[in-house]
Amino acid sequence: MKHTYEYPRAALTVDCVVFGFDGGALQVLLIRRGLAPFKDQWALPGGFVRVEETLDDAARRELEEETGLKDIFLEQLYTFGTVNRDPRERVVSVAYYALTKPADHTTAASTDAAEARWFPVTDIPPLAFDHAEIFATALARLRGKLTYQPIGFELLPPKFTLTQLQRLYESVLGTDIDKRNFRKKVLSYDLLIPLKEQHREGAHRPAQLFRFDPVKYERLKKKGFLFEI
Amino acid sequence: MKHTYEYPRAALTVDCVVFGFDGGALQVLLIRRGLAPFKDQWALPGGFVRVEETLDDAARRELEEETGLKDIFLEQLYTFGTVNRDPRERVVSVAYYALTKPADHTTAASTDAAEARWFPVTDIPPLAFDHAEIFATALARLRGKLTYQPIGFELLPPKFTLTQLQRLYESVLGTDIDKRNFRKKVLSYDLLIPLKEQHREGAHRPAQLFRFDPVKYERLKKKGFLFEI
DNA sequence: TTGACTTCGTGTGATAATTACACATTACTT
DNA sequence: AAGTAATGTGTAATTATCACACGAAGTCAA
Repeated sequence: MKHTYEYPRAALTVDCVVFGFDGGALQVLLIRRGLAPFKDQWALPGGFVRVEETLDDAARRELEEETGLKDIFLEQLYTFGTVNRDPRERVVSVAYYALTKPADHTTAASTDAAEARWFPVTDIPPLAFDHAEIFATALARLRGKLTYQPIGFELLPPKFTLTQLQRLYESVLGTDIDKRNFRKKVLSYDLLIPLKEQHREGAHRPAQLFRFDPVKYERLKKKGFLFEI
Repeated sequence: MKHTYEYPRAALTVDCVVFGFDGGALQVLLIRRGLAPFKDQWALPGGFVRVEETLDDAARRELEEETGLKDIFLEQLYTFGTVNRDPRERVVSVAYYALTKPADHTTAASTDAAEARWFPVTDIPPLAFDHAEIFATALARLRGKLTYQPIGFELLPPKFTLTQLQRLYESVLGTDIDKRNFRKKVLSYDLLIPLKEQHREGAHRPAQLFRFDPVKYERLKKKGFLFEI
């Protein structure tokens, strides 16, 4: 108790909305709170920002501590700062959203978080604090962003089929997409590299595997390119 | 000096990037700092967030205190939180961007700000702190947003001509736009109401005045409408 | 080995959106 | 009355979007 200031200060936290795609439905990673307030309720992973770390660093640190996830796509979303969002005291939270392949997830429950679990975004439990609002903001951002930036690849394994990519777009956007038009469009950008491998599964024709070409994308982006679906 | 916490806390500020359009070029409103650090340098208007006000409230309050502007379009931009962005101590700043008609600006220099002035965005002086980065982020956001949301009207007087609107789009986007195609497009949305008045100025044919119809826009927005130019 | 089954992979024509482009109109000025 | 300057308007060519159906390639079981 030795940090004293002339004026009262808000506490600063980060919260992360982690999206994953399991091939069928879009998922979000929640933790069950191990401490009060909202003990035993589901919440977004997050925690206090330390005074010697950047906001991005804090988000990455908390994410790893509470869920074991690291080195994943992470982007600032919005800062939530209404006065009574935390019952204890004034807390301002910088929210992030993250994208990952569920395979990356080496489930780690830890200190503050009793349990971490994936939930389909269409069916999430009541959340602590104003986390439902943060989650809704993140989902809206993901939907918006997916249609003009190729961030969807962060949700897929490095090698994927066009059908998997289409399923991803369909479950994030909540719409059906025509297979032929979808393929025509994504291939027209020339950002997907067909691999020599095929993906075989089940009693049917195997599917061509592709990978995303981030180098080509960076080149295109500099010329003001938009990835629209 | 009576506010004591168990862990050190960052100070929280808001900074505002205020855009205005004078009919010719896009402008940004800067203040000359009256206090150290960076005394007498140009900076974005902003200041500390009080513990009993929301972030939005803080941004509006600081904006009015330092520039006299109130009741203008204001939206959260991004939160800047690198560790050494302020030489005094750890300061995290929630940045906002605002749009206004320069006519609204009843120039008020005040307590913290010795002077407030508009600068063309193409020619701004060196800025205090990391405000150049904040400004660049805001300009990029404005450019992006202008192409899919009708926020440009916030930069124009309530009654405006199509040529004025086109000049605005041209100066924000930095491109030339074809007059006939521009008119066809903006009128096709049916969001502009032609007024009985005309705008006469100079030795030439007067121009039809329009106003924006926000009610119609709200209706369209609910159906997932995008305002693309 | 053959037929049933399942997903993969492909093309075309209709419709809608975007682009490029030029001149008469209307007011003011001298 | 003639000159000047910005307003206001249409069409044709091109490009993008959308709707739509079937053969190909593999597995499995009879």
